[in-house]
Amino acid sequence: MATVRQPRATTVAKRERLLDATEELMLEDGYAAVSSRSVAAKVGINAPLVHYYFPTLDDLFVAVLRRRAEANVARMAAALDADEPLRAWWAVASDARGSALFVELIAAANHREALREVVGEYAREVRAMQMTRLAELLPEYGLDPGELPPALVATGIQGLAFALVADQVAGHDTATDEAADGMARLLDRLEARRRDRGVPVTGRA
Amino acid sequence: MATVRQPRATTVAKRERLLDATEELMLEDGYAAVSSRSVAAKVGINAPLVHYYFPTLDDLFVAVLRRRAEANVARMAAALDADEPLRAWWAVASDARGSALFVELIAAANHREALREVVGEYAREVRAMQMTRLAELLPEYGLDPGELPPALVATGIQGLAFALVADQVAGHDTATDEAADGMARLLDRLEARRRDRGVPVTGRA
DNA sequence: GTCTATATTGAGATAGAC
DNA sequence: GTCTATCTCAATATAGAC
Repeated sequence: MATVRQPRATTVAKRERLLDATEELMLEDGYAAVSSRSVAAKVGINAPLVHYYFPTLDDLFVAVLRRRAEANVARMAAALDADEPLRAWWAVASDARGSALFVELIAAANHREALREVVGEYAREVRAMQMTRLAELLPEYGLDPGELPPALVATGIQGLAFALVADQVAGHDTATDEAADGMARLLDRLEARRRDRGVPVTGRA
Repeated sequence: MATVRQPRATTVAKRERLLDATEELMLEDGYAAVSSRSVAAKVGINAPLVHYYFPTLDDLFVAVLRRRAEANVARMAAALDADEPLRAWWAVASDARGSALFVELIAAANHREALREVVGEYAREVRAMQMTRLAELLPEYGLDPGELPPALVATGIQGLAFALVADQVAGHDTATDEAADGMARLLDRLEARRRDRGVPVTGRA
């Protein structure tokens, strides 16, 4: 009887489209370019409707962050359990779109308190996960945790990926190819060393 | 005769004060918090007067960037020529105030073309300087440039410093002490190794 | 759910008096 | 050089019709 609409499904889909549009705006023009108007224009609706889905801009930013961060936590967990953990970790960390977006979110968090708390929350979660696993992994790679503490390695990988991606997307032409190639070959050597040391290829030690 | 004012001196001093205020605003609340009004309020003048010194906000941001970047180029050049080049480089790179400011400027450059060009200009200059010197330095530290290309090392140091400082200033509590201590000890070992290999302490090889 | 209309606030920038 | 006054524009957010 009568045409029964399914508002729930529509709503969820539109929320996702709004989050997609927000991400694109942040990547193209920076977080400051995100406004109810600009987001609305990108998905073809009116500005006030954005406030129906996300009452305040903070809510919108937090939703973008949570969606990205949760996907990232899952990808990082999988990477740390992969056959070649360091190479997999690097692939996750050096994802251009993800890194660029986190840079924007971190910058945005500078003056949006709601965002800052959530960023810190996820930063701690990911870092703890990485450090726990690194404590096991470093000896497998023939590295001494006394010389290269897990926190240093974890921060270094993250930072290197950020710096590399930032230069790449900005087109700064600061020998990013040489750096990227160098990292790829370094990972080749490390993963080979781990294999040679007898770590089973199909699972964790 | 009569009271001859020295407008030039006053002007220069006020320009500096405006740049100082802009930096503080960027560090406290992010680059988006910079407006002619907010800057004016911080130095105790009226908003339109800011436009007298810097016709557009782009001019103001570019001036902030140039002042910082030029100081940074000079500091980096001195560090690369210091007795312990890597340690000195790390000190420059991990300067909290400078790094946090560059993060903001890079984010701001995302949607201010004038800024983006100048950022790229300085990024290339600093990176070229670092890589030239690193090609000489790596062997002195007992590192193989074939295994660790200069571009990778340079990007790594920069990125590590950024990630560390970003977490520190945001208070994310991601084991930053462990990472910082680890880096300090790593530098101890590297500088000791370079000394042991007979590199004169009071000058370059 | 989606719209129009609008209240409110603050931005960048300029004109022109002093 | 520094101010007041103001133009113009766009932002967040809400009210309320449909």
